[in-house]
Amino acid sequence: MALAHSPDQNHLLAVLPNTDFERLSAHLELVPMLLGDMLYEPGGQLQHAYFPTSAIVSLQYITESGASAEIAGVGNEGMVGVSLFMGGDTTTSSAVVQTAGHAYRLPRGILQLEFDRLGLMKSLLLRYTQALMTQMFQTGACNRHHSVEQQLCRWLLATLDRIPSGELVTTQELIANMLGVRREGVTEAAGRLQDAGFIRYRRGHIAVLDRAGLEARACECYAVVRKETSRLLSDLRQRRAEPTAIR
Amino acid sequence: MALAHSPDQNHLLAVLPNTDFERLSAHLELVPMLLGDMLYEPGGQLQHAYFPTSAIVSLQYITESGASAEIAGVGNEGMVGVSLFMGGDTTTSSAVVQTAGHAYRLPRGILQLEFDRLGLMKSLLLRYTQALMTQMFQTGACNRHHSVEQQLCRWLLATLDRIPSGELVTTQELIANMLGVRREGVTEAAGRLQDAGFIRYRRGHIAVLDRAGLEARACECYAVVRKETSRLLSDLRQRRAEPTAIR
DNA sequence: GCGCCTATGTTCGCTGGCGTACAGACAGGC
DNA sequence: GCCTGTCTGTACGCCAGCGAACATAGGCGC
Repeated sequence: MALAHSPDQNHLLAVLPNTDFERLSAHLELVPMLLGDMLYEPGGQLQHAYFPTSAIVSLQYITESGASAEIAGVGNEGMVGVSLFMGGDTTTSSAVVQTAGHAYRLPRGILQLEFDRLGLMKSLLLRYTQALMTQMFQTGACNRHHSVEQQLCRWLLATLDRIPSGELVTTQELIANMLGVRREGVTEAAGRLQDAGFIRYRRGHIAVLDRAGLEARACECYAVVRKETSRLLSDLRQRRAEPTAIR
Repeated sequence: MALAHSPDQNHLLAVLPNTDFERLSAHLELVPMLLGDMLYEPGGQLQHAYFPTSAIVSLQYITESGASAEIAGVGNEGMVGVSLFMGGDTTTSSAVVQTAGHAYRLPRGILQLEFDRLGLMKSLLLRYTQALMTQMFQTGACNRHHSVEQQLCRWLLATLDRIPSGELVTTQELIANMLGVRREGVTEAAGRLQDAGFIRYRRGHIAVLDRAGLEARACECYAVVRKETSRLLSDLRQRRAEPTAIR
């Protein structure tokens, strides 16, 4: 990608007022995120908060028997490491890079100072946390009631929202890990979606051809999370990025 | 129950320093919570935060097709209405009284003022919120991977932790709604647990005879949530209740 | 250009939980 | 003390998803 990196590529950082942003910017460090990188594991002390720009991070739980399940994802709309300001410092979950890319990271102490400052950053982070809770809530219900195909559609759409192109780079095996289902189940569901003309895939690449088609087959969960996230964060959005917005 | 009601019966209220507590106490109102009462529904504006003493509230999601699933529960260890201070004001979920009892409620504005005061209340509420997130996270994974019987054990244990006696008053039908499974599935699992001598039940009453037995059959999820909740809140616990603690 | 590794396709039997249906049995109200 | 409504027990067929096993094929490294 020829585009220059910028913290503005992360929605949370993009809406900070200039004064707040300038205070932070010296501490922001651009880091590459490789597929499979583990940002933290259960009980581990987080040292940084991560604000993804092009990377996507999966918050997942691994059961004692080794089965995994993604309960929430974080892309350029959010941040990884809410427990740093919630007071717990660690969590029982893991954070794994699901789509390679970049993120800006901020040392733990700086984030905590900024949170206690009571500026926009605090309300922004709290609202984002509520959006994250909505996502977790919805995933829980989705895991109980919806089919693999519905969940695959939900997952594809959510991932698509976090990347610039219409093509995701991932294998069916990895998707199966995220959803916590068998790889074969993903193969079958993906095959049906391809037959329907909604997606096209080849070894590790999935191109979305018909977004509306996927939305029609997805369960409500995708729309609920998207709508709620937008409600929680939209009135804060674009303050800095579009200072002269007309409407 | 002959015991007098007291805000101290709620763990969060019990640990507030006297000065903080006294400021709030005039605004605390004891309210009865009847089985099935809905404290809020998706999108509705919350007017109060609820601190249960003997009641238990279920945070659940109802799918478009009408299926329900409890994603987290709130008893005397916590509060209902975190979205009031998270900034969203409402949520996409419902809160329903699962076990009748009492709670103290606090008007929305008072809670928000107190939260912004930066006292212990703020860190307490944030830590509790993280505990709630842990619960949601774990329920999501549990819904994906564990059997009805394991989940029933988890649910019984979690409920037991929130009531004084060893007997819960609920029907299998209601439990099925909480877990998001069929009533028959609960009947079968409960029958096995009774055969094993862990519980005994009759029309709407379940007595737990062997807690350790249930723990052995439950999935790890119960222990994970319990341990993490205790980690997040224990060092704050008992500040007021045991002002002269020795160690 | 060849070969190997890894991703995907397909099958088979199995089982947990679902939807439906109905029978018994307990408990509270009158 | 009876009756009725609710709660619980049981049975049936069905299907989504699981676990295991193996076949095929695409793409990268050399």
